[in-house]
Amino acid sequence: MKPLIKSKDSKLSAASRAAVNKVLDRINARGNKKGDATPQNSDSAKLDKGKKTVTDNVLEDRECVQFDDDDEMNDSDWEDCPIPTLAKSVDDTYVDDTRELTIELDDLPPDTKRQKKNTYRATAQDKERAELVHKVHLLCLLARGRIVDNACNDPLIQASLLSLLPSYLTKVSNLEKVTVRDIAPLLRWVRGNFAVRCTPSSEKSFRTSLAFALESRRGTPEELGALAVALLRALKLTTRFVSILDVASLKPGAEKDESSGQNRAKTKRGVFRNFTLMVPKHQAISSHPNKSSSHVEDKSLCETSSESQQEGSAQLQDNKVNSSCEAGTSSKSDGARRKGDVEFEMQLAMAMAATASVNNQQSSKVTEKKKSPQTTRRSDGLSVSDQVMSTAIGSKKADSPLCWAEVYCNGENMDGRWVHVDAVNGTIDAEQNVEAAAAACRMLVRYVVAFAGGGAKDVTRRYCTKWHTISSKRVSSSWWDMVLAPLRELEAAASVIPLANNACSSSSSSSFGMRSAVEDIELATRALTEPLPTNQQAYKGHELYAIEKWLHKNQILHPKGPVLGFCAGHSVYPRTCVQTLRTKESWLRDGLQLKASEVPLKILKRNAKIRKGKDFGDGNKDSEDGSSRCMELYGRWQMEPLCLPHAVNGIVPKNERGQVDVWSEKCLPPGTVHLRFPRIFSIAKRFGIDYAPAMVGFEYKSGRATPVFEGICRRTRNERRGGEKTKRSTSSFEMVSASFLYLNP
DNA sequence: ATGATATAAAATCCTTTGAAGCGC
DNA sequence: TGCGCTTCTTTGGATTTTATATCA
Repeated sequence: MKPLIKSKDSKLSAASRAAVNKVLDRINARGNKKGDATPQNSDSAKLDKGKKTVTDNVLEDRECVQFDDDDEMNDSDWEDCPIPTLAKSVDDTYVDDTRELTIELDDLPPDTKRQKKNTYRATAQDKERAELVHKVHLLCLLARGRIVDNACNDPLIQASLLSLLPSYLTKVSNLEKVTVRDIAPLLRWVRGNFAVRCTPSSEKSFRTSLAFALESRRGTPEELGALAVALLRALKLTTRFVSILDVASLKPGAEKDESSGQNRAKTKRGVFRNFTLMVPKHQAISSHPNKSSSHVEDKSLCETSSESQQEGSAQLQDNKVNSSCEAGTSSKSDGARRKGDVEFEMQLAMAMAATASVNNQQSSKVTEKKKSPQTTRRSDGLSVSDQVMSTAIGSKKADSPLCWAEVYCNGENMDGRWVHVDAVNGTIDAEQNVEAAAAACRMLVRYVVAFAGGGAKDVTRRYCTKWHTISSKRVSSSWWDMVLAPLRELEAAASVIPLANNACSSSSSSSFGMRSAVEDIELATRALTEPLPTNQQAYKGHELYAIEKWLHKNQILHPKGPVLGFCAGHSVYPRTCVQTLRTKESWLRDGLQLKASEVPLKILKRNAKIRKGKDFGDGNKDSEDGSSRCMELYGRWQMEPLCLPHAVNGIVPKNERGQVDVWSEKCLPPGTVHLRFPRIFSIAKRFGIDYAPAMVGFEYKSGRATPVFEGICRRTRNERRGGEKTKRSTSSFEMVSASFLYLNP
């Protein structure tokens, strides 16, 4: 933004006057700074000082002024030019004189595009705030998950569920080997006896609302998920409550889209709020309470939920949805239509079309989806794809947490595995569909957490097929691991208890101890077997794969192979082949030195930094500097442990500056020690002991690097002097220095 | 709709060892 | 005269990251 100064008579607002004052301040400051030898100089400087306060007062309301970064404003925005009239105007009537001026802020500077776009870039502060919100939200959702998990363990609820369960379904608790096939009838029973109602009950605690849901046979998706978990646990199946933690974005600005979506949702609150994830059952249940899930497929097309958070709109919505099923979009009078309604209707129509097409191709698709042997085992009539697609009808962002159960089926695979059991959507062992279901709810699968025994475990890997797309949207793994560490222990311990009464309890202690580890391996394996991305940019920060195109300047492929595949003509290498090169000096800080006869792998031209006043006289010096200032980069494998000269006869080996660079303890010459006492220089000198100042780094002050010294390096007490240890002298030295410091703080 | 590319802004990295004046 | 202390100085360019626009 470049201010234009015009001597035009006009009315000035307080803000623009303040701006003018600032400008004049600046101009005058610069005029004085330039050192013009006019006799006014000193006077104007004085006046400047006085005026400054006036200006600052005027500027108190900074938000009105465009120069709020004035002090840091880059001088390069200004051209040096003599402004005699302004210089003369610097006197006591200064403020009045500014009336002669007007500041016109250029509306359309050269980069008009960006101005028009009104783009906003997040600052570091925004990012920090977003990260904090993200973390806090994560913690809250973790706590929520633990509450739900705890309620699932409630003996009363479990007992009630068992009492409702037909006796032929209870035999699963006596099975030695539990398989997916054994779980399916239970799931059918839950779906046949409980309906989704998305109005949260007015109960305060989750446990009481869960009991209420059990009593009324209707509950929110979360409650139904929890009831399913409670039932499975009551049947002594090792069961976790699993939930997608749909946290606020880690990145600032990402809320922009979400919030716009939310705003949209708000504008048509009465519409969207009436849909839910679950294919509704309550009408069918009321008429066919024991309807088998095989009918679900037939019904899924036209079934929608009639939940409503706002009382009174449920009936309206039911009518609307039902008619929508028949006639697609227009069911509402145009007079009452809002933009959001139209959007919704379009979306609904699209979803219906998609659902219909899916249903047409259903049989073929389902067979295609049977990739895993586990899927083929599913013979219970529960379908996956139609259910998942049907969620698109009610796609909405808010208040529809995806949650399900994970049951440990020891009859699956060789030693058992965790099986996805979604009572709300009526799917079982369909973990590969979670991502699509979440996408239908405009939800990203960033965190999937399994809760048990008051603990929690991150099982995102099981449900996320493209880790690289979400890894940057997750909080730093160190923080997340730290948070989860204690919860993981609880979760692992909890997985043991429910099966302790099972027939295989004899081997329980060992197998349960292994279970968590086996799952870890399973999840890690998934992490390592992610398919190659198809677009180049995905390789930019991919954890597993890399292409040479996206390597940094200081990176290299070593070894250059194996080639795992190709993407748009680029060879894909394992990320483990990417090595970061560093300069000799940089390696030195890690206590490594270059092996003999190693040549630099890369030579980067470093910008020849010309220091003011140093190189002006000699043009050649610049070019010489430029050529000599190259960064020679080496790989880790070209390095060996640092081998410094040993301290001999009490003499500390020093560098050419007579000091020791102590980047880390590894950089200390053997036989020396780093003493960090203050003022130890003079003490050592007084004792006549050989030492070297220890430089621990650089400090950047006034654009110059100045070495930072901290204490000294001197020989260790065990350093040999002519074959004799010098313990006595050293210890006495340390003692005396300590007492010296004590007496002279 | 998707991906490649260009562009721009903000953040981050890299830099890596005074000089002059004054008093004692 | 030499030493020790204080004061003054107050970068900046390259690269990376990230978001957005545009085009194919």
